[in-house]
Amino acid sequence: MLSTVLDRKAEKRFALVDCNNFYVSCERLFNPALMGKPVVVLSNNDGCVVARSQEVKDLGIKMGIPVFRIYELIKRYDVQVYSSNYSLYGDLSGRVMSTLAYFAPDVEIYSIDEAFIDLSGFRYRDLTEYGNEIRQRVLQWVGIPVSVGIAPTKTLAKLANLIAKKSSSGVFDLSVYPSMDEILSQVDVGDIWGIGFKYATWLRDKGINTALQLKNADESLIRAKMGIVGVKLQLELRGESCLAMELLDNPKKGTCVSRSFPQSIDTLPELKEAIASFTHRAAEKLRRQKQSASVITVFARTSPFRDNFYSNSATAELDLSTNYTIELSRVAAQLTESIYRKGQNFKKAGVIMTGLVSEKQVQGNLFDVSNDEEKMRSRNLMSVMDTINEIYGRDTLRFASTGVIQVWKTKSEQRSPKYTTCWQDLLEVS
DNA sequence: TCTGGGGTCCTAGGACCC
DNA sequence: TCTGGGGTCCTAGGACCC
Repeated sequence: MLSTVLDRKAEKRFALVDCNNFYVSCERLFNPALMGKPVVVLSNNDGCVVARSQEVKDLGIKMGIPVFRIYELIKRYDVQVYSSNYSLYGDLSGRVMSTLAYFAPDVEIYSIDEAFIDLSGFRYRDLTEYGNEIRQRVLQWVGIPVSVGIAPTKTLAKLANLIAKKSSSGVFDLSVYPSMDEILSQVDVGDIWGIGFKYATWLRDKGINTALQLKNADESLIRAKMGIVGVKLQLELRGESCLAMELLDNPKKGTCVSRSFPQSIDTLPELKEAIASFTHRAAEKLRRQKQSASVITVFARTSPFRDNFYSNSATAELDLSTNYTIELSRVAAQLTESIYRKGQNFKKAGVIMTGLVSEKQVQGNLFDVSNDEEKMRSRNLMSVMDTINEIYGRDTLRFASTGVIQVWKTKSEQRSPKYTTCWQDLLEVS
């Protein structure tokens, strides 16, 4: 009896497949000369380091550091610098994910470069071997190196992946390792999935420095500070699976488009232009997701790294939810006027759509005066715009309100070609 | 003097993730 | 001089209701 209970507890097996230095690996795939060289990929506006090759990690360059702080190192070690090329990364991500689908029916795409695979049904196989197959197949079919961590819970699989990354084989199955506690005692508490800077600081303050110490820590202490999330985390560390696979593509609860400006903006027309453009992008996203928004928030702020930080936002509720660009833009323009302050140097702004409902469920409003024919015409206009922009490239067709000057436009000076998603950028072999 | 109690809903803010 | 963007979940506390 007891053994069957234990059996059931040990039933689950999760693999976390994580692409190694994903953005850097994407750049290297189309430019093999980058192999073995230090490479970084930068965030929007070429602001911060968001991906690093191993050589760069070895130089001690941290994730998220502003690039201007490491110019010296870049020069000295001839670090290759790239702007983000999201269309390339997104396309390659899709190829990795579809390759993973060959290995198990249940794959949860967790982020652009990570997926959980439910291997519970395969647990009597040698999963280390299976992990190796996964690794080799992705490398062969897509050209991206991945690491595979395997364990009885998602949290432990994340942890196993950290170890896999450091190992030469790139695969680590924690569930067959003789002493899990020994491993946990070597993992810093801040490296656990779900423990960020704030919690890590607090935990260390309480003398909890390792994953093993967190696993064995007083539950009421953890609950008081971290709530139910902390309790589940402890259980997961103990091998009891609390976080299930999320397989349904849940509809989004909010959609946000925001940008930092390369130079700050201080006039109302410029701010309106920027926000108009973000609103257009957000409306496009909503239509792609087949959703409509009923609440719209506009925000703008100055640089948090300067004195006299100023930040403001305004929200409006729509009578009738919509994903029609012109309606959303009209509201966004009014909101922008209400948050603008003369004399402020705005460095970032954005628009957030919430109260999202499925396009089909949009409730009619008694006071809605537009007739069906009008609605049909708006819908057709949007769908024509979306199609043209999809075929001929973003912003082929756009509204005049998004501006002609576009001083706010994102900087991206080191972008590699869109090798896989744009005909003009196809790699040429001669 | 002494001023209910419990439920629900909503929102803002705080934490986290990649 | 130069510091990303887009999400999720949970909780506490206030409003409101009977």
